[in-house]
Amino acid sequence: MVGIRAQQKEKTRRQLIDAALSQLSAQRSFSSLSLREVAKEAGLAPTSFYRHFSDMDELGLTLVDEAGLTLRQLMRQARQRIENGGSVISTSVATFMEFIEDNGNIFRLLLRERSGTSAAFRSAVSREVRFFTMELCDYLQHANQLDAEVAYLQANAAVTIVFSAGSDALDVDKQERQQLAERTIGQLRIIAKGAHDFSRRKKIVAKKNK
Amino acid sequence: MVGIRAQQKEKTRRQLIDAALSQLSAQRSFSSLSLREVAKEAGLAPTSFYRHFSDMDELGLTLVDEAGLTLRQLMRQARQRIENGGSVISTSVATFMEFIEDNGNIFRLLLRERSGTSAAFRSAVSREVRFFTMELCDYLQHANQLDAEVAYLQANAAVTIVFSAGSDALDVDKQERQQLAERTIGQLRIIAKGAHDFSRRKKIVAKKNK
DNA sequence: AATTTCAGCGTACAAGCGTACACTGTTTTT
DNA sequence: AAAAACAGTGTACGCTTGTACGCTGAAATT
Repeated sequence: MVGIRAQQKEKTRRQLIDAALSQLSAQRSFSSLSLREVAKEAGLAPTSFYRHFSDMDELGLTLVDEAGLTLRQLMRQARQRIENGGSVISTSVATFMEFIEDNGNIFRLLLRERSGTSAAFRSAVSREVRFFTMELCDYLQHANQLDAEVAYLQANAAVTIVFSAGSDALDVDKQERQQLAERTIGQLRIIAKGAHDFSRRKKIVAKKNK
Repeated sequence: MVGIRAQQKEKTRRQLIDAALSQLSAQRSFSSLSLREVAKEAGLAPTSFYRHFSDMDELGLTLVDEAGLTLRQLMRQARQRIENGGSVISTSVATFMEFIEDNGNIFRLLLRERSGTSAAFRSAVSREVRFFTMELCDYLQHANQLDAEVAYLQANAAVTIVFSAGSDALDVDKQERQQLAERTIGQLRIIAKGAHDFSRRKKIVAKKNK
């Protein structure tokens, strides 16, 4: 049984989260949002904010979690599309670009807080990115039978490249975004090629020393 | 002849710039600085700020320019060290890591404003990064005789990787920074290897079609 | 049915903000 | 020598900010 009261509280909390998200934009960062603005947008008195979060920081961390969740959904979606055929690299990039288009403000939040002033935010974001990287690393190691260390280098580099392309994509129109996607695909292929070679060479050396 | 007045004014302007820079830290972003704080740190009355900048934004753009300058000096320094012998990749990474250590706050400024809320800031930063990339691109194309397009892909990827490593390095102690540097070197080697292969293959295809 | 809990409200306050305005004293121009 | 320019000051203003405090009415507990 979920009391009618707890239910209403949850709903209001959601309103606060959505209010904050809806105020984010290219021109407005989370850190520039005031408690009062968010409360107002949610249709609440400023002081009611405290019934749900002790702080704007606490709300912010919730948003980062939410963003991480969205990111993980994205990965699942990409994997799905890959299973249904199509190049791993171009499918992943296309999926990511769609994510940027649909969730620009959430992605902005991650980008900004990654280098923001709050250590808690920074580590929350980097945790999410680490998740992302590790899943890719496992995939690469398994699917391409790469050396573990090389697989990690590749995964980390790939995620960095893709995130950076995503960041560039935020400021750009649809056509340029297409070019950006192609550039990114080219870079990921270069990295894949290089990683493959390095991994092979490493294995040969390891065999010799047996 | 530079009047004693203009001279004094320049000095005060410098004080404002330095005051702003000195207040930047891991915990403090430029956008969270107030005009009054900066003026106070510079030993000025708040309203005197306007004699030098119309806006905090104008001061901020000046800081970004300054940071770009420092970055370009860095490149020159790296080239110098490479000419005096040593691997291009590891020397560049070492130089960059030293830059991070000595100019953490300037680098933070670039990172933050790159995804910040001001379009002017964003484009100023991306201009500096583009410079950086183009110089590297020319170098790669010339030194390794790469295909122009591949050279650009490599240069862009390398800069992205190095900046991202720099960003990670900000939050980390000396020992971890060393590991980070090694990881980055490994990634740059992978990229160089892949780019070399792609470039060769492209040239062969081009020859066939003659 | 009586009592307790608690989400949300309204008022109030001190602090910090950007900046308008009138001023001063020195340097520069005339 | 007189006049103008101007870097820097101090005061004052209207706003926005976070949050302390006491209240209210409905839901939950007893």
